Amino acid sequence: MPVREPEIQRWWKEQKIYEKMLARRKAQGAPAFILHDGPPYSNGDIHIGHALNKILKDIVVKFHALRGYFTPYVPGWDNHGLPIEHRVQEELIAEGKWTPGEPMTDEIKRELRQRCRKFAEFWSWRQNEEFQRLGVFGDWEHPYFTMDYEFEAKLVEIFGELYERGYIYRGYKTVHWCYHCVTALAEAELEYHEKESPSIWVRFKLRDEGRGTRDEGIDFDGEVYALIWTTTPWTIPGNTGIMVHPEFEYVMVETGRGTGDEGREIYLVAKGLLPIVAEELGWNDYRIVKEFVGEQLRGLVFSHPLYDRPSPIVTAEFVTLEQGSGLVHTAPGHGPEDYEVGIREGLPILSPVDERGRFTAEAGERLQGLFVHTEGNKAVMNWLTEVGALLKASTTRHNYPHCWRCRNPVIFRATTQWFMNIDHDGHRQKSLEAIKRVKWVPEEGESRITSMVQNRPDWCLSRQRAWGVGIPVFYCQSCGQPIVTCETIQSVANWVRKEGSDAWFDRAAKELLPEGFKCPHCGGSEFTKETDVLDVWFDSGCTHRAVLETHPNLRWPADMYLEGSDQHRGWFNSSLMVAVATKGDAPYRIVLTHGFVVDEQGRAMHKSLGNVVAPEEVISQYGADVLRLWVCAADYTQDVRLGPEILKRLADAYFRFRNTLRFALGNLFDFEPDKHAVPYEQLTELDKFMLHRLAEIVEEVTEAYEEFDYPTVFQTLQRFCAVDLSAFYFDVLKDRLYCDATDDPRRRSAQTVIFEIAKALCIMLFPMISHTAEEAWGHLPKWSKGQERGDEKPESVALADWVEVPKHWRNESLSEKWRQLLAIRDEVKRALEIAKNERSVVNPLEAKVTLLTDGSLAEFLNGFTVPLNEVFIVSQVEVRTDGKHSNAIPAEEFPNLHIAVELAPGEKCARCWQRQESVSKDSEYPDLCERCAKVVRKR
RNA sequence: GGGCCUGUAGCUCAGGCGGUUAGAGCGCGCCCCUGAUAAGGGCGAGGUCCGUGGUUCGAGUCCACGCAGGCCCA
Repeated sequence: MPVREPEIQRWWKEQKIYEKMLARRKAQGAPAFILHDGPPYSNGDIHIGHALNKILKDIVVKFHALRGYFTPYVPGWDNHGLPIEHRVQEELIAEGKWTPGEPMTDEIKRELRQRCRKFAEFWSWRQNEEFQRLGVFGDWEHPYFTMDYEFEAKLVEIFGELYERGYIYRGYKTVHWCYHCVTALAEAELEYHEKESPSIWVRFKLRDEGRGTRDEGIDFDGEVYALIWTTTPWTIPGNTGIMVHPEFEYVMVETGRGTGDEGREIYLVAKGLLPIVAEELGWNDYRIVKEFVGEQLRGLVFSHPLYDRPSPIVTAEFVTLEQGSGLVHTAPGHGPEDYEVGIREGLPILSPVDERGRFTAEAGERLQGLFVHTEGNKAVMNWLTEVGALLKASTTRHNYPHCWRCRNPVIFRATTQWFMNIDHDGHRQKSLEAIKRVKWVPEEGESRITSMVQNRPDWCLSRQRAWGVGIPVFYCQSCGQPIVTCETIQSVANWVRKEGSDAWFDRAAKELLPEGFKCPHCGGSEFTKETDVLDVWFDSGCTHRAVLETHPNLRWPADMYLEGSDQHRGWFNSSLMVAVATKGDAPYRIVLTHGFVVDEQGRAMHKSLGNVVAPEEVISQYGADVLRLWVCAADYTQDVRLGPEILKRLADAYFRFRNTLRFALGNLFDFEPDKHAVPYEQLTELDKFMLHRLAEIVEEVTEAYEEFDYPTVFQTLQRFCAVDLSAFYFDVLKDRLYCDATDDPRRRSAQTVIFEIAKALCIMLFPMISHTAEEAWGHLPKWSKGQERGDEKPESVALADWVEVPKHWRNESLSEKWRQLLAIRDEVKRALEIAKNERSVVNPLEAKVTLLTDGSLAEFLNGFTVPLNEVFIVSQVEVRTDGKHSNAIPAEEFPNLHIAVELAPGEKCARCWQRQESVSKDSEYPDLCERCAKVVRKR
C-alpha cells in the first residue's frame, strides 16, 4: 500500500474526484456541512498530532459527503507569529546581519518580514503535500493563508470593527515580558521550568503616620516591622504595598533578636507560619504580644525600605500560608495578581524596568542600568542589607515562567498595550450564552470552555514583533491621541489588500491615511504609526470572518470546528471572542475535540524520550490507511496511544478488511449485476439471512458515524468481516461458488449478496480506509441505471450515496432461526474438533455429522432449505431421532442434542473434496460426485 | 500547587439506573486446510476490572484518599 496509495491519490487528483463530489451535491441542491479547518502553524513537518486531527476531519467530511451533504473543506495555515520570526531571526544572526539586543533597522526588519513570508509559504505547501499523503480530501489547490493580503486586510477591518464597537482600549498593564526577545509574551508562550532564585526575608518598618499599634493598646519598646518574603529582590523597588489574607490570623511577635543596639523588635507575621519563620530567622526567644485577623490590619502603613514612600497593608483572598510570612510583598507593576490588587486598592503602579530587563532611572541612580535577574538582584540585596532591612538571604529552587522560544526566565513589566475588553457591553455573558447553544463533543468540552471564558482576562492584542499585521492605529503628533476611524481603517485596509501588511511598515503614515486627513481631536496633520503587531491568536480568531464569509463555497457560521482539546483556550476561545463581538454568536455549531497522542505506556511523546512516532514512518511502513485505521479505532476523546505493537495490530486488522474485500471481489469476476442479480424472493435462505445481517450492520455503523463514534464503526465492521463473513458466510459459500455450475441460481444468489456486501463495505469503509475502499470500488462490477439500483455505478466511491437498505432485507424471524442454527453449528464444530484430536476424522470437510435429538429440534433442523452439510462444511449431515449412535457426545448448550462425527461413507470427490457415495458411480467421471459430474458435463 | 479528564485481558474497545461464572475483535497456543495462500477455518488459554479504605445484603459500576498518566493553568 505505501506504493498503491500515491497512485490512487494521483488518480483522485487527475479525475478531480473531490471537485466532482462537491459539484454533484451542489447540483442536487444538497444542504451544506461546513467543517472549518483550524490552521496549523506553518513552521515544520507535520507530526502525528496533525495526522490525527486531519484524518478525523476527513472522516467527518467524507461521511457527510456520502450521506448527501455539500461538504467543501478548505484547509488553511497560520503564518504569522513569533516561532517563525524567531527562526528567521536566528538565520539573520547566523549571517551576521543582526545581533540580538540591537535595535533593528527598517531595512533588516523588511528583510526579516520577507523571509518570514517565504519561510511560512514553504512550510505551508510542504504540509499541504504531507496532508494530502494522508488521503485527506479538500481544496488543496486553494487553501487559505493568514498572510494572504486579503486575509491581512480583513484583520485590519475587524480590528477597526471592534474599535468602532468600543471593545478596544489601550492599557497600562503588567505582562510577562521576555527581555531577550524584547516582547510581551502570552500565557501560551510561557514554559515553566525549575529556576534557582534568591530567597530573601525583608522587613518594612511601621510608619508613624499609620494607625499605630500603641492605639491598639500594645505595650512595647522597640520597633514594629512587617515581615515579607520574596524570590524576586528586583521587584522590591516596585513595591507599593503589602498583602494579607483578610481571614487569616496574624500576630505581633516580640523577639530579642536585634540588628544592633538593644533591640527589642516586634514583627508582624501570620500565626500559622510563626514556628517556621522563627526557625528560619533564628528567633530563639520570642513571644506573641498581640493577635489580629487580617482584615484588622488593613490600612496599617509601613515604609518602603529603600525609598521614602509608604507601603500600606491591603487584603487579598489569594494570599496563602504555603511559604513566607503570610504577608505578601506587592509590586503592581511586576505581577498580574499584584496589578489586580493595586488597581483595586489604588496603589501606585511602578515598573522601573526597561524592555531589556534593566532598571530605569525611576529605580534610583544606584540601580539604573543593572540587569534585574543578576546584578539587579544583588544590588537590591546589598542596598537592603545596608539599610538593615534584609534579615536573611539564601537561594531556592522553584518553578518559574520562561520564554518558550529562548528559554530565558521572564520578568513582569507594566507597559502600554492594546487590549480587547472582554466585559464590554456584556460580552463575557453573551459569550457564555453562545457556548450553551453549541454542541460540544465530548460534552466535557462545554465546562472546559465555560470556565475559561469565565476566567479569562482581557485580551492583550499587542505584540512587539515584526512578523505580523500591524495594529492599525495612528497617533497624532500634536495631541498624542490614538486615532482609529472608519476612514483610517478603510484606507489602511485598501493598502494592505494591495500590498500586504508590508504596506503598514513600508509606507509613511501620510501615505496610509486618506489625503488631507486631520486629527479629529486637535486638527493636527502629522501622525505616527503604532509599531506593535497583532497577536497571532487574533489572526486565527478571525478565520471565520476572513474565510467563511469570503469563500464562495463556505458560509458563516461553520457547522463544525474539530481540534485538539488545547484549543479550548486557544482557537475556540479566540474565535468565539471575535465572533460574539462582531456577529453576536459563536462561529460554530458543533465543536469536536480530541486528545493528544501518547506512547504505548501513555506518556507524552518527546524527542528526549525517544518515543515519537512520525506520520511519515508509519506511512512508509504500513501506508496511510493503517494510520487512518488507527484514528478510527482510537477513543479520541482521551489520549490516543500509538506505538509499534498498536501499529502491528492495526495492520492485522487492515489486512482483514482488505482480504475480505479481495475475496468478495474475486468471486464476482463473472458477475454482472444487470444480468445475473437474483431477485430477493429467489435468494437462498442463507443469502437472505446475510442481507438481514448487512442491514443490521449498516444501521449500527451509520448510527455510530453520526455520533462520531468511530471505534464502534471500526469494531462493528471488523467483527462483521471476521466473524460473519470470513468465518461463516464466505467459508460456507466456497462450495457453491467453486463447485456449482456458473449459472446455477444458487451460485448467482450467493454472488448477488456478495455484491451487495462488497458495495456496502466499500462505502462504509471509505471514510476510514479511503484508498483501500477506492481501490476495491474500482474492482466492483459495473451496473447501469435501473430501477433496482438507481443510477449507474459512479467512477469513484466518493461519488456514491450512503448505503441504502431496502426494508424487506430485514427479516427478524429468519434471523432468529439462523442464529439458532449457528449455535448448533458451534456445537458441531466442537464435536469435529474432538474427532480431529482423536484422529477419527482429520479433515472436517470429509466428515459425516449425525445429530441425535428429539422431535422438535429435529423438525427445526429439517426445516432448512439450505443443505446442513453446506452450513457445517462437512460431507454429510444426518438428523436422527432414534437416539442411537455409538460415539455420540452431548452438546454443551442443547440438553437434547448429541453429536456423532465419523468419516463420511463413499469416496472423496476430486472436485468438491467432499466424501460422497456417488463418487465412482459415473462412468464418464469416476472421480467425481454426482453434482460435480453433472456440472462438468454441462460445460 | 489548582482545574478538567483517564486507568477493564498482550493490543484496541464494550460493559444504561450497582445484582448470577466480567464481554468482543485482534494477537497468542494447539490443530485443520492448501481453489481468499505474504491467505482461510476450528478449538483453546489469557483479567487482583490501577491501589487502599468506605457505603451496601451485594461494586468494575457509588463515595473518599492514594498511585500513575494526559491536557489546561499557576
